[in-house]
Amino acid sequence: MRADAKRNYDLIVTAASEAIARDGAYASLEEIARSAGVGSATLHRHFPTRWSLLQAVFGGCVRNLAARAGDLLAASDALDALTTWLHEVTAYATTTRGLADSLLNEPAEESETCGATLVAAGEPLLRRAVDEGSVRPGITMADLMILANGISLAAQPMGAAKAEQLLTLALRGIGPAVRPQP
Amino acid sequence: MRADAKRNYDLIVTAASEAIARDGAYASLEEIARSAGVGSATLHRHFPTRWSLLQAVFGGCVRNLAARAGDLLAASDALDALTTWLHEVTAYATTTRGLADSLLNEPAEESETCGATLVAAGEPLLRRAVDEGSVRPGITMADLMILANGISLAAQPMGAAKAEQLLTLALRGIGPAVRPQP
DNA sequence: AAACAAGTGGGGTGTCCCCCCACTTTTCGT
DNA sequence: ACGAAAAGTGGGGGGACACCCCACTTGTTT
Repeated sequence: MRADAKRNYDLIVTAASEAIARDGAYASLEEIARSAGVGSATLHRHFPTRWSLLQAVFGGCVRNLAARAGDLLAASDALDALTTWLHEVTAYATTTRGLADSLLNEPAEESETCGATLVAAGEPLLRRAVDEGSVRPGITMADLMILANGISLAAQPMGAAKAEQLLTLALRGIGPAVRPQP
Repeated sequence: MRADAKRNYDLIVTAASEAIARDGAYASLEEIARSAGVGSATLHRHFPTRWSLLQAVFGGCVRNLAARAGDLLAASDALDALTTWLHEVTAYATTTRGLADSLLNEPAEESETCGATLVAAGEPLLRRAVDEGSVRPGITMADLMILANGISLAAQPMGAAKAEQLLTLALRGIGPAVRPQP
């Protein structure tokens, strides 16, 4: 890639980060180009679709979360590691404007999407918890991601605290407290 | 209201129902006006915001669901009645294009919103299940609605079956099957 | 039947996404 | 070091949209 192309690429991603943090995933692409100091055609050449731009903006966050999943594999309690990670994902998706929309609406056909990365990163955590017997088998990480995502999206207006509470609720179920078994 | 005003109002709602069923909650307002045979200004005068139109379109469905909640109050098993109703709401919101978006994005400040109607309708079902002891106290119907809504929204691309499965998961929790207690 | 209020739609403005095309900048072989 | 090919750029136009103003039409009322 040519030097100036990379320079513009970075300028666009930086400007997009700010605009999306302010206006959400549907921030105006023209305004992003304007504040990056490039023509709208340039933005459109680097990022043919809105989601390719969102992917570039959120790629870093997603990689961080994936790495965090790797770290948590070393924790002693598998169930706790899984729920901790899901809470972190939910908190991030709720707090970071546009992330939840981005994860939900990205075209499902492509591989290398943010959602697929997160699912792949969380899979070992889930498998470990299932092996341990603390999570019922038959549950897939894709299911849990959709759940966490949906909660993030629906609870976004209420703030991260509500999202976390709802995630806790969904992971526990609505039934009465179960007495710890011998 | 004048006779022709009501006539146009109905024409617009009918056209909007079709357009939204086809294109989702963000269907073009101009095209709705065009296919209703009225000017865009007329549409905009009857429905100042997109959500006021969505409310008119989905008001019937919402009232049906609310009535269904009333019927289920007569069921013998309170927990079953609650979960059945939540499943019906989820199925409806997942199947009917635009409903989930509409419920989620409607301005929270107004009363008489579709979401508020559903919450109010479900409240007795929840209270009965809590009194019965089959649902842990501290859970509000608003929480459950957000949950059901989020699931509908996030699972929409995968279809109603996936949404129902995820709702079951969320109501049960992820833990291993609990042996029926004496 | 006539006057008044309520309702209507065409057209204008500003914004947005997307694309084409003439021009500029970087890179690389000599 | 230099000039040509290749890669990149941005201005501007087309099409669609939401929203609003205003002269005109239509229904209602006494």
